[in-house]
Amino acid sequence: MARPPCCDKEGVKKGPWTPEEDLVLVSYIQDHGPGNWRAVPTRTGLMRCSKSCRLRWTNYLRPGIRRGNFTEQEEKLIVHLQALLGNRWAAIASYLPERTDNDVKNYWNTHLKRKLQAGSGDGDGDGAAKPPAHRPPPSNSKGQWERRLQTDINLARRALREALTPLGDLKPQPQRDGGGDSPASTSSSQCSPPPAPAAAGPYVLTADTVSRMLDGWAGLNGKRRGGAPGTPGGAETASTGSSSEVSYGGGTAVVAPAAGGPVFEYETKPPAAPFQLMMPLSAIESWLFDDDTHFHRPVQSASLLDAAPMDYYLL
DNA sequence: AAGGTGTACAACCGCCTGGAA
DNA sequence: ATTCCAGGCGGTTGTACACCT
Repeated sequence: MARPPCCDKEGVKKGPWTPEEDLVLVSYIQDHGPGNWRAVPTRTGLMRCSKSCRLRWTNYLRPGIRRGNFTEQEEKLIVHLQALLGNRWAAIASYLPERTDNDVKNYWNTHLKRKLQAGSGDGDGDGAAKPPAHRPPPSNSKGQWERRLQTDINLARRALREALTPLGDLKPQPQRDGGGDSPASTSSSQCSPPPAPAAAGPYVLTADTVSRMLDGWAGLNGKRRGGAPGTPGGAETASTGSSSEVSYGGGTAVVAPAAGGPVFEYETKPPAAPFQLMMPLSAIESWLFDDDTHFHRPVQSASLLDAAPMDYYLL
């Protein structure tokens, strides 16, 4: 049967969100937490589709999102993960918790694809390393698919490690994969999802970021501090830790840091550490380095960063 | 200076999936 | 076992801004 639209087409507002709408949404989520999106429009009075609310939150308002330029490391990571996983933007973005899948996707489409095209002379208009073997054919058995997924995971780990290692001296690279990766695996990791990287929860929630956002918007009682949003702001990004930006139709409101404690009431545990490449990356590290014995098909010695995308298709 | 073109990114659309009833 | 629903995902579009001629 035809699925009914997620919300009434009549009376549903579309297009760019206004600061007021954002404020209402953030305020609601502060009180109730994200989720139950269907109820959000009715409870908040927003004339928006529930999906639109969720998207606005996850792609833009959610705390912990870093906006602005991608770093070289992030870029490399995206390129390699795309080569490994295909256009599974959500999966790729999970390795970049400060980035949304939409951001990653957009960045790929606008920057990286073109870049790779230019680099490879690929004229197929796609430029993306196609992941021919990474989509499970419909006929694939579950076991096959799981094995493939596990291989994806292992390769992604390696790509991530390669991409991150130059950034900081993480750990001496264990020589576990010196061509001799035994498929021997611990029972816990075989065919199981990878441990979530640091802060790879449903969303990266840091009280500080939310506080900043809300504080900058003059709080939840509808009083907006000072100027209208859209005031052109500085070039700082949230990653500086000193301000957050929220832009509206080209304008940018610089949100001041908050004094604050936890803003979200449901935040009962310490927020996952924001994924910052300058940070120790302990969870990722442990994931990468402690469980690196499961490469069934290691990419031979060549660094993934130097390898052509096709080198990944060894499956 | 004005118009055209390209770029970046927010947002929408439709399909898919997992879980609850 | 089946149906329904909410949420998630990837593809695509719309629009504002930047750059070029």
